Order: sequence, then C-alpha cells, then structure tokens
Amino acid sequence: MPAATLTAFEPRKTPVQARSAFTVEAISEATIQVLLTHGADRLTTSRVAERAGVSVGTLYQYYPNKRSLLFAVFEDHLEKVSRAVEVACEHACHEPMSEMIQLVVEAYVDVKMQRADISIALYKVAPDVGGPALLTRTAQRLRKAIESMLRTAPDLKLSPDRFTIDMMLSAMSGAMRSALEAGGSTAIFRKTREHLVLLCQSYMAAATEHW
Amino acid sequence: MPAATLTAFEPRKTPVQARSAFTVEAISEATIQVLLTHGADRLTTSRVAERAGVSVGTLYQYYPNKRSLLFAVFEDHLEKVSRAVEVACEHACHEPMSEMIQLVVEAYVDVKMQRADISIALYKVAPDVGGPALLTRTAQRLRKAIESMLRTAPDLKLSPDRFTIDMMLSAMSGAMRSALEAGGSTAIFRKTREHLVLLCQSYMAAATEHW
Amino acid sequence: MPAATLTAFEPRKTPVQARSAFTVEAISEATIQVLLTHGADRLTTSRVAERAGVSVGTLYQYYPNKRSLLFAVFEDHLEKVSRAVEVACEHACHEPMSEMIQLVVEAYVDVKMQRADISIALYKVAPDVGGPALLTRTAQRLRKAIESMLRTAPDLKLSPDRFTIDMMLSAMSGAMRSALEAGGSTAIFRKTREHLVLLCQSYMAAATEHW
Amino acid sequence: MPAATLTAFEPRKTPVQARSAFTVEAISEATIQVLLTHGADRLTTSRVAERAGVSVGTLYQYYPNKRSLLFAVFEDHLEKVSRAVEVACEHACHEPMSEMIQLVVEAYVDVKMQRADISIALYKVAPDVGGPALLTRTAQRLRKAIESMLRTAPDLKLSPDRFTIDMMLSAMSGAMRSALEAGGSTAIFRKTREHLVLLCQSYMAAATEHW
DNA sequence: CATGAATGAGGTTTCATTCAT
DNA sequence: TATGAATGAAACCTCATTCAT
Repeated sequence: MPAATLTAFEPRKTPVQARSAFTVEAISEATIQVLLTHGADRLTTSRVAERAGVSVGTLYQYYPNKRSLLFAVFEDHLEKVSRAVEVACEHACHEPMSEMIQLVVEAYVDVKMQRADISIALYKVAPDVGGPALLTRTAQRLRKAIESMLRTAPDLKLSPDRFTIDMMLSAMSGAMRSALEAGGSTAIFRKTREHLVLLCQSYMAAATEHW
Repeated sequence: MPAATLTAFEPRKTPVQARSAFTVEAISEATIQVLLTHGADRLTTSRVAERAGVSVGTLYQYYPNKRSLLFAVFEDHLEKVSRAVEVACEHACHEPMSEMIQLVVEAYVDVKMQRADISIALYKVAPDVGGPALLTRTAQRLRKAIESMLRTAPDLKLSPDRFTIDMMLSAMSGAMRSALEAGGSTAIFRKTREHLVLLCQSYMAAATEHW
Repeated sequence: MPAATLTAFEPRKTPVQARSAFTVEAISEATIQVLLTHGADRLTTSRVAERAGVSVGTLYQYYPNKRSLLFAVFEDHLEKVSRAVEVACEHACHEPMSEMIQLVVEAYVDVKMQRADISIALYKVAPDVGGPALLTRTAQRLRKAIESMLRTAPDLKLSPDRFTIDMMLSAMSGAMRSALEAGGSTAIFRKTREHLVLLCQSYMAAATEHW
Repeated sequence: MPAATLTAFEPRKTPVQARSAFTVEAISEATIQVLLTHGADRLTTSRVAERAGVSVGTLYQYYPNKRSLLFAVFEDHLEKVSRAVEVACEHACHEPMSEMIQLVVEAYVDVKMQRADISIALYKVAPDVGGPALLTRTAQRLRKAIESMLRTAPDLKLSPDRFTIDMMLSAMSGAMRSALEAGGSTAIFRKTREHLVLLCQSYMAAATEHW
C-alpha cells in the first residue's frame, strides 16, 4: 500500500440498519484482533472477514478497500482519545495550570490504556494508512482544546504558544507509545502516569510566564 | 513481512573482495533512496537492486531476505545516533546537570536532523523490521551512557533511576519524530532544539534531588 | 522441493459450490497431462493452471503448495490400485493359493496398465512428493488384503509371514515399473503379465509350507 | 532439469593429474553426501562444491553442468554393480543353475548394500538424470553376463530367453530398492538376501526347462 | 444484500552458470 | 587453474479486489 493522505478514506456506507451497525463493529474489532495476533503484514482482508464471521464480499460492502478499513479503525480510536481529552479540558477550566495539566495528562494516559490493544495495534499500521496525517489533525484538535483551557488558568500571565503545546503533546505521545509497547505491570503504568504528569507540568511551568 | 525479533538478521557474507564492499554500500544507499522516493510498501527487492545498479541475485548474496536488508539500514542508523549521544555524554562529564542535558539533547537532535531523510524513511518500516526490538536495545544503550554521565554531575545528590531516564528518552524521541515528520524550516528546527532541551532539563530537575 | 513425510498434504478447501468440483477435477487432470508432456521438472504451478484453464490463484485455493498437488494425484492413483487389488483379493478367497496369486497379480498388472500414463508420470515425481511414505502405506494396505486372502487358502498349512508378502509386492512393483518404463507392445505386456504371475506363484510356493 | 537421454553427459575432462583425480573424487563423494543429507531438490552445485571443499568454478571445470555431475555419480555406481555381477557370473560358470542364481543374486545384494548410501541417494535423482536410460543399459549388460553364464549350466536343457532374465533382474532391483529405502537391521538384510535368492531361483526354475 | 470462487499482477527468493580477477 | 561475485530467468506463492450466483 502506498503512503496515504487524508482524502477519500471514508467508509462506503453509513450503517443505517441495526444489522449493519453490528457487522461494521464486528469487522472493526476483528481488524484489531488480527493486527495484534498476526501483525501488520499478515493482516489480510480475508482474515479480517473470517475473524469477523462475514465473507470478504461483505467487508467490501462497507469499506471500499483495505486502507479505508484500517483508516476507519484508526480514526475511531483517535476520536475517542480526542473526546476524552476535550472533556478533561472542560472540567479543568479555571483551575491552576498545574492542576489542568494533571487532569489532561491523566485523561490521555487513561484513555490510551483503556484500549491499550488498539493503541498498540495501530502503531503497527500507522505509516501505511495515513497515520501521520491523521495524527496531525488530532494534534491540532487537542491543541485547540488545551489552548482554550489554558486561557482560563488564573495563574498564567500569558498563554503558551502553539509550538509549546505541540511539543508537550508529542513528548506525551512518545512516552506513551514506549510505555504501551513495553507492556509492563499496573505498577509501571501508574508510575508512568505520575511521571508523565510531572514531565508535562515542569515543562509547561518552564515554558510559560506565570505568577 | 511478519513481525520480527532481533535474532538472525545479520548480513549473509562478509565482503572479501574489493568489489563486494562497493556493492554492499550501493545496496544500502539504494534502500534508503527507494524508501524515500517510493515509500515503505513500494519498496521491493528488485527496485532496490535496480537502483543500486546490481541484479537481485547480488542483493541476496549479501542479505538473506528483504527484512535483513531493512534491518541493516536501521541498525546502521541507530548505531550512528547512539555513538553521537555517547560522545556527547563523555564530553559532558562533570558539568552541572543542566549543562549535561543540554549537550546530550542537542547531540541527539543534531544527529537526527543531519540524516532527517533516513530518520523519516525508517519510521515507515520500523514496525516490520524488528524496529521495536532494535529501539529497545538502543534505548538501553543510551540510558547507560546517560547514567554514567549523570553519576559525575557535581550538583546531583542522587542519580535518577532507570525509569526516569527512559521516560526522558521516550519523550525526546516522540517529540523528535513529530518534528521530523512535520517537516518545517530551519527556524522551527532551532526552536524545537531549544524547547526539547528545556523540556528535558525541567523534567530531570523535577524528577531528581539536587542541591 | 525438499523430501516429504505424509503429514499435512491435504487439499486446502472442500468445494461447496458446483463450480469448484469441476475446477478441482480440471486441475488434477492438468497435472497429469503436464507431467506427461513436459516431465517432472518442467511441471510448474502456472503451467498446470494454464492447462487446466484457470489462474494460478485458483490452483492455490485448493492446494496449499505444489507438493500437495502432486501428492493428491499420487494418492489418488494409489487409491485406485489398492482398491483394485483389494477387490481381487476378496474374489479370490477360498481358491487354491496358486489361483489367488494369479488373480491378484493380474489385477495389479491390469490396473497399472490401464493408467500406464499416470504410473509412468508418477515414477518421475515420487521421490519429491512423499512417494516413499505413500508407497509404504500402500504396501501395508495391500499386504493386509493379501494376508486376509491367504488365510482362506485351502491348500496352505501356514500363512506366509509379512516379510514374504512384502518381498513379493516389491518384486512385483519393480518388475512392473521396468515394464512400464520400457514401453513395449501389447504382446510384451501379455507376456509380462504371465511371467509375473509365474514369478509370484513360484516364489510363494517355495516360501510357504503347503500340502 | 528436463528429462534426459544418455547422450552428452560425459565429464568435461579426464583427470590426468593427481590433484584432479583427488578433486573429482571429492566432488563425487560430496554429491552423495549432499543428496543424502539435503535431498534431491536441495542439492545445489554450490552446496556440493562447498562440501567438497572447492569452489563452484572448479566444479564446473570437471562437469559441464549439474546433470553431468549426477550422471557421473550414477554411472560410476552402476559400473561397480555391473562389474561385481560380471565377476560373480564368471565364477559361477559350469555350476548348476540354482548355484549360479545364488551366487549372482548374492553378489548383487552385497554390492548394493556395501554402498547403500549411494544406492539410496541415487533413487532420489534417477528420474532427473537419465536414470531409466542408464538402467536399461546396465540391465542389458547384466543380462548378457547372465546369459553367458547360464549357457554353461549343466542342468539346463535350454537357456532362458532375454525376457525371462530381464524379468528376474527387474524384480530383483525392485525388491532391493524397497529393502534399502526401508532401512532395516543386519538381520533384515540377511533375510532379504536369502529370500531374494529363493525368489530368483524358484522363478528361473519355473521359467526354464531343465532336467 | 451476502457469498466465496476466481483472478492475476506482483512480490520474494533460488540457483545453474559465467567470467573477470 | 582456481576463485567466488555477479547474473537474471524463472519458480513459487499471496492477496486485494471483483462479480456471478
């Protein structure tokens, strides 16, 4: 599959009937499972269909091609992550910056860990499926949410610029990726969470002017 | 290509005749070029051979399979990065911690930027080629170099634990990856460098006990 | 193709649609034709597919690899031979031993001659395709049939041991192979049949105790 | 390799120098070893050369192609077998027929067993290397020797015809092949020898007119 | 709508053979 | 003469995608 841009990966039909919704969900879940158990290059449309309990033909009724399938799963996951972070941002309004960062980072870490399987699966296909483009889009969305939140911080003279927030986000996702791919116990996970909070807090403190 | 571990990716034969050395180099370089111009999934062994100006057969004299070829390029790049960071670590001994971090981060950023093309190319194949395993190995190596360095920091009561250094490294590589994939001007590059220094410095300061 | 054991050569899928059954038969027949017209080492999967009037892909839907294809044809042929001999054995029960041998040998010779083309074709691939293992299995089956038959011979004090029957079978197949590979007229064929009967009769008479 | 006739398989040069003779012998022996350890289709010229301790280039100095190599080994072996049988035939002159058969069969069995490894190895390549043609030639030679011998048998009214001797030879080689491929202990081997003598004796007795 | 048989371009890899050194 | 690097045709096999049923 050649490298991809964002255009024209949308699913073929919107599930209007109950059966369709179920089928789409099954295919989507099967994709993740195949990705995790077989790896990115043993993921074939037939295998996904088989695992989902449908025929290849059916799969192609909902997705015009293999990439659109992976893209949809990817987009879905990022949508969930984005929403979780946005919700956290809203809740954190008017808190002191340090508190804000903590809530946002924890929300991010938690949502990634909740579907650690999907996260790990997607690391394997991201480059082939328009991952970078999609990540850029998501990063923009998250940045906006965080910017809005930070503007309400009572202890900030001046909100940080885009660049700073992007830096924080990319560091965050890098650290999260390592943690997920490494596996690790619940204890490790909690420590990662704490340290990622610390990392972001100290960076933001250093990078912004505040009282 | 199925997911891979670290074992058994070594090149097939060591060049004994002068001619061979040239051939191997040409193949290696061609691999990077094809990766950059065609993308990860349009990289075929024949294309690489053609670009290198040799026959496929010749390619297979030196690499037992496609993966080993990509693996070798990957390994080569990580070797260069590791060395650059290790050298920086040695130079930074006995400096204050903040200075240490600056030198190391700058070394890392610089070496990645120098071969930005390879870095970007490799992000595309990493998952298929034993990337995670190789990255883990590299991370260990870098961690050790940094630990040794930090033990000589005059302003540190207690050296940070492994976890903290790993966290810094993964955040660093995450940020760097985003920056590289985003492209960006020289100005952006300099700002990234500065901020990454700041990020690491402030995190390490926050995560360690010092005077 | 490396040497093979008996395991895991079964066809890949069982035809459910009517179309499939036809396809499978066509592929099987094409295999024999290619074997006969091109020889064992110019038999390629594409050639077989072409001759069968299907695409290579289709061939691989039914046979997981080239060997399994040849194996299936082999097995099929031996099945026919075995059945012919078994039927002869049943018919010959309670006859005098000499009569028994005659009927069995004639059945064997006849069935081999009927499909002389396949027999000759298969001699060429046997070693590569699990032939020895398959032949061993067939030999056991034939031996059992012959043992059962001989136990009903009224003129035998004691049935011959396994070894003796195996010896007869291997001599028989050796003689048959020579005859088939040599070609020869119908007259030759009839003489071969007579002499093979004589050979087996005289050996069995010499090797067993009888009245 | 396409099926072969007898023409043009002769080795490229006759070993005139001591070194050559040694090299040729090493290559020949290596061929058998590779055949036994790797199987017919994993026998490559490079592997043979490597095992023989020479370069591929050198191998091609002595054999114009792969087939000629296998053919030479084959021919060599059949030469030894033929000679052993011929010698036995000479020794057996003027003995009673039964004695003759015994001596000849034992000579044959013994020479095959002596180099059981070669025999087995050659069964694997025979079809690809002009085996049938070569075997025909050998069979003729053996038949002649046996005919000559039988003409001196004091207890034979009339010598058997060609056909009968060929039949005996092919049965003999078939039985021998089974025995060799089955492996088996020394005890089995001795029993095979005895029974093969019996088989040939009883067949010849039945097929000829004698006193 | 669902099925799954069929397609065939395209990818990876092998290996007999040559020839410059 | 010996070497072994290079060649490249040709083999095997996969899998995204289509379409008749």
